[in-house]
Amino acid sequence: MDITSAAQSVRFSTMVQKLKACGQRMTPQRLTVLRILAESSEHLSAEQVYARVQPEYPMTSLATIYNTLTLLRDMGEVIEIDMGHDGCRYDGLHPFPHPHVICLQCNIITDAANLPALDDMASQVQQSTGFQIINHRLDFFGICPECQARQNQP
Amino acid sequence: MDITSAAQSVRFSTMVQKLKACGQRMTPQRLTVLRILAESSEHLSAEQVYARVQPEYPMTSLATIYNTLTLLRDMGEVIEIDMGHDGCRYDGLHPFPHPHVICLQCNIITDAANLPALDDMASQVQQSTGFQIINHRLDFFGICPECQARQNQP
DNA sequence: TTTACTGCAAACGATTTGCAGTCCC
DNA sequence: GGGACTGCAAATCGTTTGCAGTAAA
Repeated sequence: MDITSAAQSVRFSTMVQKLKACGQRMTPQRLTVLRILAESSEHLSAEQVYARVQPEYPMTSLATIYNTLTLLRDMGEVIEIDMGHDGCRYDGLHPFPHPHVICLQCNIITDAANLPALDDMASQVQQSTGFQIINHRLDFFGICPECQARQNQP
Repeated sequence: MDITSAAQSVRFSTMVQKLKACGQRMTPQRLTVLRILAESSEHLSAEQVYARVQPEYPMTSLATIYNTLTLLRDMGEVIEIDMGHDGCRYDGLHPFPHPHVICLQCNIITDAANLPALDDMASQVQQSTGFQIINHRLDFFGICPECQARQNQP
């Protein structure tokens, strides 16, 4: 088992534990969603999660996917990345605020290395505005290497 | 004329110029929207802009408000702040990326002082991901001073 | 057995769109 | 006069909800 799949396995167990601890029931649909979230380092949409659940539980409905995603989001086990006019993407592997890099052309989302300066910024903002800062989002928008290459040789 | 209203006046003229330069027509509805955007340092929703246009041009439709906001956004004369489940807010006074502080309780949006470190972050991310960075958004979420006070003495 | 969870389909709500009429330029 | 802009209402689309049936505990 390599480092990546170990991390995925940990995430899966953590999510299961967290749900159980909150008295939530474990259904096969939920377990499948949890596994898919823990397995994929991409940032899936609800529809994409739905598509991946289908082969295993074809009767699963989209509403259930949303239920589970909302549940996990509210427990802090999944990060919701709002793409505005293009719905939301979900990150179950790194369920804490971290910067994303989003391609304006193909909409791919990549994780950026965590920038320690952000914490300083938060306390700076807290001081200057009087807000009690709880959370943040930092997203960079641009063109991914693949789309850049595609532009240069169409 | 104080500094604030001077800045507002400049923003209004700039937006008018920009639209004209792009061959856009100036209608009373549009001018009203431009003025409202240039006047208000709050971060209005489309519906709020609509409400403020009503007294002057009661026949104006919401679709026209959206038209104008989208036009300005695409020209880079207005910043769109995506609130996810709560629609969008628009900032016509500071039409460049800058950090916002958003209250999770009353949804008020405040501008945070610009953080120069952000530019360093952008080039850092550009280097490590290969993305060509064009834009960014940095939003802090928390509780505003008013809501904090309200919690302590209900 | 209990009641939380599920599937289905209808509802929702912010935004967009189609179209006929209007009015800037 | 011509074509961009407007108002209206209907359409869109991701997400939520109501409800009756199902199954986890």
